[in-house]
Formats: sequence, structure tokens, C-alpha cells
Amino acid sequence: MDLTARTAEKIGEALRRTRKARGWTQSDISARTNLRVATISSLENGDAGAKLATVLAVMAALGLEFRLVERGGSLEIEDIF
Amino acid sequence: MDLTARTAEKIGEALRRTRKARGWTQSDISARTNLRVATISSLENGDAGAKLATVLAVMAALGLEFRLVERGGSLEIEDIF
DNA sequence: CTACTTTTTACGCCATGGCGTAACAATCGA
DNA sequence: TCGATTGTTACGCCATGGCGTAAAAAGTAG
Repeated sequence: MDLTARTAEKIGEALRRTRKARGWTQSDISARTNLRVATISSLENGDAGAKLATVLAVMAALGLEFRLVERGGSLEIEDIF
Repeated sequence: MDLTARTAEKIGEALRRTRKARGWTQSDISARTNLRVATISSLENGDAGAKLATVLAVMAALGLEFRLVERGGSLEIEDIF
């Protein structure tokens, strides 16, 4: 699980994929973040208008963090192994 | 340039650092994104209420992209070299 | 097909982001 | 030190996110 994203859609997909990988429902995330299920849904569907705080809360609940990397960026871990 | 962030503050710092590294002013970013200088300033200062679209626009202007990685995650590139 | 779970969408409401514009503060070069 | 560039903050305005609540739609197990 390690996803690159330049768009809200990609971020949404990454969040949903990670959530599913955890075997969690949007309701689970809701409980862990105090965000409504509807908000989680909107975010996973690529709402670019979502607040940064919302994204960060969901990411924290999923145990994820952002890494800001140069586009077309540096050495990939896959390039080594 | 490769920064990890779990908070709006960290993201703001990363954006500012990258912008400086490019030798650009907030006005330059403003021109490339159609966001006001004030908005860039707010974002760089860690506004968690900023919209995802705003963050993505600035990142695109800086040639950055997000990578969603597991927290305390996998092997760091620094661990290898 | 049916019942249950999960996700999506809607309505009214309040809070706030980002806009234009502008002034103020801070940083920097000569 | 001073003028100029860069960055921060403010005001009024409009648009919209996220809230509570609720219902509809989609997905899943039996």
C-alpha cells in the first residue's frame, strides 16, 4: 500500500483502497474521526473541495501519512529490489 | 526534497521550503495557480481549513505530488544509503 | 428473492475558505 | 539607513463544506 496522487480523485481512491484493505467500513472511519459517513463518502469519491483537515483526519485514522515528492520523482523503492 | 507530513503545518512548511528551493515568491505561485498571494500565505502557515483543491494546485505549481504511505511505514530511502 | 449492511444523496443550517481590494509588516538589496 | 520587494492581515461578499437528520440506492449474505 503506497499510492501516488496529484488529484482529489486519486486521493479518494487511495483512501478507499486502504480502508478496504483494513477491512473497515466508512462507519468505522466515522467513529474514529467524528466525521460523518457522508463526509467520508464524499471524500472517497474525490471531492476536491474537501478541507485539508478532513483528509488528514481520515488519513490518521487509516494510519497513513503524506509524503510530498518531486513529480516524476526520485528513486523508487521498487527500483532497488 | 522529499517531505513527510501528517499535519497542515508540516504540509505548509514543505510547500514553503520547496517554493524557496525553486527561488520563487508567493506571487509566482499565485500567477501559476490563480490563487491569491494571501491564500498561498495562509496555506504555507498551516491552515488546516484550506481546501484540498488549493493544496493540490500549489503542489502542481511546484512540481510536487503526494504519496500516501503507511505511517511508521516501510523502509526509508535513508536507511539504505 | 429477501433481509441486512454499507454507501450515497438530500435538505436546512452555520461556519469559513477564497475572492477583490487594500493596507500593513517584514525582509532584503543598494 | 532607505526604498523596494515580499509576505501577512483585514473587510465585505459569495460559494460551499460539514453538521444533524433522514431516506434512497447499492452491495452482500442467507
